[in-house]
This record gives sequence, C-alpha cells and structure tokens, in this order.
Amino acid sequence: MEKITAIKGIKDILPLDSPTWHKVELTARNIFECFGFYEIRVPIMEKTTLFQRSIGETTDIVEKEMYTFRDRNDELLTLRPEATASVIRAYIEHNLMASDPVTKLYTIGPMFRRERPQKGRFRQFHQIDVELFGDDTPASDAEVIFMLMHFLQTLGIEKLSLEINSLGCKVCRPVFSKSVVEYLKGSEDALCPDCQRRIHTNPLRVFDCKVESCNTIIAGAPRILDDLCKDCSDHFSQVKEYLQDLKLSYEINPRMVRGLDYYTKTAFEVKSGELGAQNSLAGGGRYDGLVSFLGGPDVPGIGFGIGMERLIDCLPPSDSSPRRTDLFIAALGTRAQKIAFGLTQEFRRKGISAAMDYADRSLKSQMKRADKLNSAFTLIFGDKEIDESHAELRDMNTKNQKSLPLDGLLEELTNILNKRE
RNA sequence: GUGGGUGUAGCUCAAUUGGUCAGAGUGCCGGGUUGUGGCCCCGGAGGUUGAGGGUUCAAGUCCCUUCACUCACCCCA
Repeated sequence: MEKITAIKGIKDILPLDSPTWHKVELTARNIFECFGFYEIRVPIMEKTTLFQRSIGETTDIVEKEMYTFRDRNDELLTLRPEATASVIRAYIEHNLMASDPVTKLYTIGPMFRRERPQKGRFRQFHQIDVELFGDDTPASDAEVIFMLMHFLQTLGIEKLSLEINSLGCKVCRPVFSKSVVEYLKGSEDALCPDCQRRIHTNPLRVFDCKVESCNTIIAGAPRILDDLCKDCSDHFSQVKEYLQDLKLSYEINPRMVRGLDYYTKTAFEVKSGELGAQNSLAGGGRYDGLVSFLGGPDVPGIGFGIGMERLIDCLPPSDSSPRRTDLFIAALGTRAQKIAFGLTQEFRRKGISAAMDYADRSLKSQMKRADKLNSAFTLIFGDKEIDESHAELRDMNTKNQKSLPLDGLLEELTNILNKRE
C-alpha cells in the first residue's frame, strides 16, 4: 500500500514546534493591540475575481500561482494567496469605516501559492497581516513600519535590514514607467530573456534583476525617486523624517519593486541575512486607490505581511521549556488502576495536569514514564496501600516520599500541588 | 515551468576498488531486587537500502527510467 503523504510544499507543524508558533502569535497580538490594531478573521477562500482585481491580472500570483477551482455551482473560488484583498473586502462589506474613520486591523493565518518550494517558500505558508485604513498621513506609514520593527526586535531577531522606497501614485508612476520602457527599449537586445519579457509585463521589475548585464543597463535608467510628483515626494521625505525621529535605521532602495500591482507611494521590506535566497521577512506598503478600486469608498490604506515560517527560521534558539506534568499516578494491580483512573480525571477537572499509564505495567516502567513526562510528583499505590488505606507521594526532584491517607486524598493533594508554585 | 544535489531502521548517519554489508548512535519496549525514575549494563522489536528495470557469478555500491525530498532560477512572505 502506497503511503499517503502531505501535499508538496505543505507542512505539518509538529507538537515540538507549536510552542514557538504560539509565542510568535502571542507577541504579535500583544504588540499590535497595544498600537490599537484589532484582529479580524477572514476566510481562506474567496471568489477568484477578488484576487484578480486586487492583485492584478498580469502578476505572477494571479497568472500562475493561485489555487483556483470551480465550485459545484460553477463559481470560481480561490484559496487566498495573500490577505489584504480579503480584509479590504470585509472592510467594505461590513462598512467598518462607518464606525471609525481610521480602522486598524490584523489577521493571522495560512496563505496558498502554487510555487516550487524551496528554503523559506512553501505552497501553504503563514502570514501575519496588518492593515490600516483611513489615514493617508506619512505618520501612519511610520507608525506601521515602527510597529513592524518593534515586533521583530521584541522577538529577538537580529541582523535586520529595513528598506524603503516610494513607488509613486497613479499620477507619477505611469509617467515614470513609460520613461523606463523608453529607456530599456534602447538596449532591449542586451537584456536577459526574462527582462525582455518584463519590459512588456512589469518593466519596473527589471530593476530587480540579478543578471549582471541587466544591472549595468538599468543603472543608467531614470529613477523613480527623481520623478515623483510633488505630493509623493513630500510624503516620502516626511516618512523618512519620522523614521529618523524614531531612530529607525533604514536604507533607501530605489530599485525595490513590489510584486503586487496595488502598491502606491511608500513601499518597504525587511530582510534578514540568515535566510537564504528568499530573504524577505516582511513586506508591505501603501495602497491608496485599492479600496475604491474594489468598490468601496475612496479610503487610503497601508499594510504589510510577515512570513511566519521565515520569521521562525531566524528566531534565536530558545530554551524551549520542556513540558511538565504535575502528578503521575502509578497504580499497581487492577483495583488500584481503577481508583487511579478516576483520580486522574478528577485532578484534571481541577486543572492539575495528571497522567497515568492505563496498561498494567511494572512499577519500574511506570516510574520511567513519570520521569519522561517530567512529572513533579508521583503518587504510588497498589493493593497493599489500598488495604492499609493510604498512598505514597514521591517528590521526583528530592526523592522524598511520604504517606498520605486515601480518605480525602484528592483535596489534600490538590492543596499540596497548588501550594507548590 | 527550468537547472543542480540527495534518497540506507521513527530520527541522525556508517558500509574500503561492486564480494557475509545490511550496521552504529539515538528513540521505543523489556530486563539487571519480589513494588520505585534520571546514570550505567544487557536484551528485543524495527529496513524488500525510495520504486521499477538492466549489467554481473555477485549491486546499497555501476547504468537507465520513475518518484520523492532539497537548493537555486522565475517570483514572493
């Protein structure tokens, strides 16, 4: 029989790893809520058109990376490749702007993209996603970036680099884009095949190309930062000023291009040196026209996504505290086993983590089990003790052992265990 | 979609030029006091060496095919 494995690029998070995930999520929740961001939970499936419209028809994500399927009523559905579109959909659908002109949201969950897996890249991956609606001031850009950096630093991640850029708005970007195309057309033949394609699909991506020859060509190209309109240019310099005031060091990367069509003005990315080729830990930016483009009011927005697998990859090694059991009950013989079973559940009902071995094993093997479960105490009793109506309580650290009467054992032990903290 | 690397017990890995090579450590189970853990000692279970085919007297070891994993490109978190 052939064994069934998980789908390519889709991983299990095993019990040993989940404490790390909890820690990351908890830290995010605490910090974000402190900044006034509250959780929204959105579905992992949406109508395909939502993503087509928001991310952009000609992006790689929409063109070849989405998990799309036909529902029974013939409607096309897609497993979300990113969260922003869904959050905006919900924001519009529930009229969240009505109750508060500035809405700050975050959401955590799995995303799906059908790419070839590699280090730091999976077909199902998890993102922490933050969105801020209704504020177009440079201060909000800086707030969001500051929160992101604060979050990463709180987790103890070192060697971070923050890169920022401005992508212009719907006024200045098309002009710039056109002039880049003009420029590139001049030396089109010298570009790598990928870039020759990019000229027509996403010309700004040529800036990002790793091929040497393309690099030298693009070096002489016009730079977006020189061609920003007054509004965008002012906005960008104020963002930089705020970041400096916050003592956040950053680099301006005029070549940074985001892969999603909707970004405007400020774009940013956080990279880590510890990652591999996929070294981008988090990325985001402003998307001022997107809410209205998706059918909502003309509300500005800014947000970012953090790749959780990548983040966890560069987390400093933590002394993962081993799991602890409060009490192990070692029972010998069927009479004792029966009593122990009831006791175990009773302790658990009181919030004490109790454990026992249901198989009637030797005391030695039960002690080994108690040790493996890292139990603080072990309660030992067999027929002899039952007849004498008491049980032995062993402190697993000190090896001290004392006798407790069976009458009122539950209360007595509960007291002892609770007092221990 | 394209290219490179790797595939031996649950896990980490050994196995000289193809010739007792199917092993070790760890984990698991049991034993070393008749009812007491961590260290130590002993024993046991567990692999059709990813799968299929070929070369050979003989293949984990060579060749082909296939699958999986992995890294990189594309692209992104």
